[in-house]
Amino acid sequence: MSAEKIAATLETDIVSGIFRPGEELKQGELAARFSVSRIPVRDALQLMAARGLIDLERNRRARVISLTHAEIDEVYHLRVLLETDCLRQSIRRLEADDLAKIGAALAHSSIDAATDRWADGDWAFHKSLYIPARRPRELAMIEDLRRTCRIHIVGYGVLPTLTHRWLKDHEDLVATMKSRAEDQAADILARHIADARQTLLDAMPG
Amino acid sequence: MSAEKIAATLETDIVSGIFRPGEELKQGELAARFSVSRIPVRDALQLMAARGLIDLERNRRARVISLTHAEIDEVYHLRVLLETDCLRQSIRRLEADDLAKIGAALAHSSIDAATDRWADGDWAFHKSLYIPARRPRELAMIEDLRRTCRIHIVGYGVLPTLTHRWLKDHEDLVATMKSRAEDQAADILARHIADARQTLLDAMPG
DNA sequence: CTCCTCCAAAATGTATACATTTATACATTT
DNA sequence: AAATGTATAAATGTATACATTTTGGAGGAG
Repeated sequence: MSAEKIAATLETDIVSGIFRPGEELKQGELAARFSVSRIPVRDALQLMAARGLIDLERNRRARVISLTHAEIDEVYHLRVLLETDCLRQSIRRLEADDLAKIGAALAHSSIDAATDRWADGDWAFHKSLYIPARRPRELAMIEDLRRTCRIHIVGYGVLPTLTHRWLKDHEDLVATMKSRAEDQAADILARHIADARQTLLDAMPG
Repeated sequence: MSAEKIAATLETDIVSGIFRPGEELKQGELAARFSVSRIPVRDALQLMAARGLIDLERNRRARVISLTHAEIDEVYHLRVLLETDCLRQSIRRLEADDLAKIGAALAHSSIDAATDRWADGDWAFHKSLYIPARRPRELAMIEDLRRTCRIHIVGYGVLPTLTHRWLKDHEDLVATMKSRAEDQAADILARHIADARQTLLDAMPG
C-alpha cells in the first residue's frame, strides 16, 4: 500500500469522525495497520498535513487538527469570501448543461441526505455550483477549508443538526441561479455558510 | 541538517531564482549537497510541495512550479480578493503603533530597493499592512500566493521592471491608510497588484 | 530525418537497523 | 496532595540496502 492510498484511507477515517480533532496518530501503529514500514506512513502523514488534515511537529506525534473558536471563525470568513466569489463567477459563465449537472447533484445529495454520506453529497453539490467558474485553484482552496470545517462538524456531532436546514437552502440557491440573480444567490450562500458557522461554534467548547 | 532546514535553504534558492520554474530537483543530488541521506531530503521536498514551491508526482522527479498564463491569472485574482479583504479589515482594526510599524517597514523596504533583497522588503511591507487584521490563516494563504508569483517574477527576470513603480504605490497606500479611507486604499492595492500581474503575464511565453 | 521499440542506467519507493528525542511512570520533595 | 526530578520505555528521525519505476539514448523501421 503506497503513501497516497494510506493518506486517502486515513483521510476518510478523519472526515468521517473515526479519528476526532486532537487525536494522535502514531507512525508505528499505522505501519502495522497497513502492513508497511514507517517510511510510507511518514510520507502519508506529510501529504495529510499538506491537505490540512493533521498537524505535524518535528519529533512529535501527528495530531488531527483541532481549531479554536477564533480559528474556526476565520475559516468561515474565508469560506464566505471565496465561495461567494466563485459562485458569482459561475453564474456569469454558466453554460448549457451546467444547470443540468447542478440539478443532478442536488437530486443525488437529497438521496444521500438520510445516510451517513450526507457530507459527501453536500460537497458534491457545492462543487457543481463552483465548477462553472473554472477556477481550479480557488476550488481547491475551498475544498481545503470545507474539509477543515467538516472534521470539526463531524467531531462535535453537529452534522445531524445541520442536514435538515440545508436542503431547502440548496433548492433556493439553484432556483436563484437559474434566474442569474448574482447578488441574491451570493446572499443566500453567505447566509447558508453563516448558519453552519453558528451551529458549529455553539457546539464547540473553547 | 534536518528536513526543515533543507527545505528553508532550497526555498531561498527557488525564490531567489537559482532554481527556475520547471527545473528538476533530484533527491540524490540534494542528499549529496547537504551531506545527508535521501530520507530527510524527501521530507524536505514534501514540505516544499505543501508550501507550493514544487510539484511532486509519485515516481517522478520534483519540479519547481511552472504555471501557465491562465493559472497565474487565477493566482492574481485570488491575491486581489484576499489582500484587499485583509487590508480593509486591517484599516478597521488599526491600533496605536500599527501605523508606526508600517512606516518603518516602508522605510526599510526603500533601503532594500536598490539591492537584490527587494522582494523580501516588499513582502515585509505588505505583511505589515495585513498584520493588524489578525487573520493568520488568511495571511498565510496570501504569503503562499505571493511566493508563487515571486518565483515566476524572478524566474522571468521582470523584478527590475517592477521595483521602480512600486515605491510610489506603497507611499500612496500608507497615506490613504492614515486617513482610514478603506475603499480608496483597497482600490490602490488592487491596481498595484493588477500592475504586477500585467507585467508578469507580458513577460511569460505561454 | 522522424518515429518507434527496447534496454541499461539512473532515479524514486520501501524495508530494516540504529540514533536521537520525547513521553510515561515512579520516586522524591515541598 | 501537588509539583518536581529522574529513569525507563516508546516514539520519531536518519542511514543503508534493496526493489521498483522511470528515463534517455541506441538501434532499427518507415
